[in-house]
Amino acid sequence: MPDHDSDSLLNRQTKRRRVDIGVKRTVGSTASSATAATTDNIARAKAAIFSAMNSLSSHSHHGSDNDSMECSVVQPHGGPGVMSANDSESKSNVLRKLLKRANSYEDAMMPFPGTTIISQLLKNNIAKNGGGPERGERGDRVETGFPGSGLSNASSDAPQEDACSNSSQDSTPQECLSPFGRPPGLATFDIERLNDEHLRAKRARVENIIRGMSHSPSVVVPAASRHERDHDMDGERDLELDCPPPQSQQQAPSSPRGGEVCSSSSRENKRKQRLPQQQQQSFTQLVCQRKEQKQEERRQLKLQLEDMQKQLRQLQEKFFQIYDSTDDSEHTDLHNDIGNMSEDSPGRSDTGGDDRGGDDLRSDNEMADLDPGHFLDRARALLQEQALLANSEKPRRDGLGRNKGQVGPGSSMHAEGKQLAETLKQELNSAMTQVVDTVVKVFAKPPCPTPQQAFPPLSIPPERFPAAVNGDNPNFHTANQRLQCFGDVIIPNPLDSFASMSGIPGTTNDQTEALPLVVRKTPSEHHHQSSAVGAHGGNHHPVLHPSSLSASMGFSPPSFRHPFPLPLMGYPFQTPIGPPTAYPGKDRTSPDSMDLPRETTSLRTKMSSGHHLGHHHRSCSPAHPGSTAESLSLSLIKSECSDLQDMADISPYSGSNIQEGLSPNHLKKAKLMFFYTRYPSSNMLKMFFSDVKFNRCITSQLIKWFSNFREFYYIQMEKFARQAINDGVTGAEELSVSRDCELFRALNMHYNKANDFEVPDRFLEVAEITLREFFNAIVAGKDVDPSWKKAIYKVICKLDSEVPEIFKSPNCLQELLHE
DNA sequence: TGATTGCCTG
DNA sequence: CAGGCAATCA
Repeated sequence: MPDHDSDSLLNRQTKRRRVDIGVKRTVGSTASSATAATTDNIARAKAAIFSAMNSLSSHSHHGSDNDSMECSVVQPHGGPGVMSANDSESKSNVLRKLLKRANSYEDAMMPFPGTTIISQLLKNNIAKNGGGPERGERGDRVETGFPGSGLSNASSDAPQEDACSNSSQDSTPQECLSPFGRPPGLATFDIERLNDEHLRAKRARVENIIRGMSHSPSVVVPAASRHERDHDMDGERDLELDCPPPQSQQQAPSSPRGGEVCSSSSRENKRKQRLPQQQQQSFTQLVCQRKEQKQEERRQLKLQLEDMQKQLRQLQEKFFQIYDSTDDSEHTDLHNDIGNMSEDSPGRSDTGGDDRGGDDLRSDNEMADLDPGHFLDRARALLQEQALLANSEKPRRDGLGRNKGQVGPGSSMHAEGKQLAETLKQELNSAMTQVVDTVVKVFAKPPCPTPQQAFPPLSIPPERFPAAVNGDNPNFHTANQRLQCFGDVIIPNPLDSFASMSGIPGTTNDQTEALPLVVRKTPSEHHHQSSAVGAHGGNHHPVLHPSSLSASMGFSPPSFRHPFPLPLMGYPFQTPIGPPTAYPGKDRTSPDSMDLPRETTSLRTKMSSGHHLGHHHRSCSPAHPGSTAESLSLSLIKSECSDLQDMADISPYSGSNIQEGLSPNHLKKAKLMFFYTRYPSSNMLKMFFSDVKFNRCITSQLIKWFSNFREFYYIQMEKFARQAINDGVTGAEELSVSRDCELFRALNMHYNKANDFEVPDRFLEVAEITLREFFNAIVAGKDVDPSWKKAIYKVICKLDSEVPEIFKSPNCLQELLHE
């Protein structure tokens, strides 16, 4: 007979043994299932957004998405004109990708057909700027002298980047001057106009922020890759974090195209393999010297993103044009900005895009600080300008160009259908842009308590953003800082964070964007769940509850143009790197009242754990098909999304007292219930915790509680059974469980610590039976069988008794304990 | 595949 | 108590 004393030994033996007693599984929760079903769409959208956001936060550059995201902020004013034909094509492809991605947000969306538009725009731009020195091939692209390019062209940046990288992998930052950094004097034409100090300052700030963001993971791209045509696609170059390899991954662009100049194929393979480890390596990387190279790469990526962003902007503007065509007559002062750009190229009639680039840049920067209205105004101005140009010049072939003709309403518009299509496309683009901006804003706005912290000089190569010096935020946030920011700001006080994030007083496009989707979803939920609509208001945590949030924010749903779901809300959860410091949970005062945070906390914990560190994958990209990291991330994201969704769900219980989480009182109640039932079904739990808004999270938490209760219970039983055997007890009959016995005291201490509840006699009986079962099993030597407890569990699970109705009352604790 | 359960670990 | 994991079942 095995030694009875060694509980642990036995436990070990059974370790990992499946001890599922096979208790009937109650299919549970209608509520949960319902939620799950509804979630899919949203979950998908969320996942997409998450990935997009992650791309910003994480350094991994996978898909073009990242590029675009970053670009939105960084983008200097680049005009597409700088781009070469090849570039334009690649960019159009990139845009396509982006659009597809955007489509993912809305299922209905079709793949963006408008590549032609983009390409045309690009061509136009090229035509305009064609004369510019910068124009040459990638290699040539060094914008030797295009004055305007310095400020306005994102594409121009890329060349610079390349040059820099080529010159020195060390990343001699200084060598590469960012467009902004260039001496104003160089830019003869545009710069003057563009030089609006205000704008510059803002831009610098944004750039700083971005730099800081990008910096943390420290990714540098070797210049070489830059030359590839694909640079657009490459955008994503992996962040190869590993320093060791001498090659340090030239970062051949991960893009499937493999346009890399260097022998890319082998590298790509390597990269793919490495991807999973990127996060971990990222830390190591900090130590590595290669970091610099990566930074460069990153910069390059940024440039690419910028280009794409510009294009998106252009499309957006087009949309505005169409949208506002009737109002074109009115000009805005903003016109000047556009005008600057426009002058660059004579032929740019429709190219407004070029200008756009500049505007866009500003808009990006401004968007962080300014209101959307400004953007619209500019768009209008641009339209006007274009109209003027159109008059002077012959109409453009470009489909887009026609649109601009809008000056006279309907003059250029050949087909309304076309317009509609265009509009839709642009809408899509704008939506994407908005999302990007929103994300950027989130990062950009330093809600963090310690804005002062500056990045280590090393981490921040000044090269690219010399202007940053002027920036408001010379300080960058480290990843951790960002996390803290989120934790502090967003979760605890979402409203505040939002407000802080958007410097925009009146119109908060960004914020609004996020909400609509959520809002949308809620209604559907409402349908499902009878009329709980009104209920949710009171108890929901502001952060998670879209409706309340929007209401508090003062947003009007109709105003939202973009259906995208709460990027902001999701954001904090997915902050990549850090742990989780994120959620200090500081503000939680009363557990009961603030239940939701509990969920949040748990979610955060999940996020923070292990694999998450990094970036999440982007579902779109085929480039990294099966990396483990991605898989993990995906599953995690998925699960997180589900959780978020669940949280967003409206409670089926219309009661005003419904809570979003489980409180200590609920735990106490559950413990008391354990005296009656050891194996409650999920449905039972729902009935007895009707004051809780059930979702998968809550359900599993409750189940887990009971699982833990059982665990403790059985451990005690086994322990005492073995003790009895050691004490010389020979027969189970000798064993009994009374209120005075040690076993009961132990159990009571655990489940009824305050001893303010009278344990039902039935529980004593069950405990006695259980003890005897253990005793007999051990005596019989059954405990050698790893699953020997299973039989006992089966017996015990049948001994559940009915839980008194009083436990169904939310106030049962008071009622029970006061008696 | 999702739900449930138990075991292990922190 | 919660998270992770594995086993099992429907």
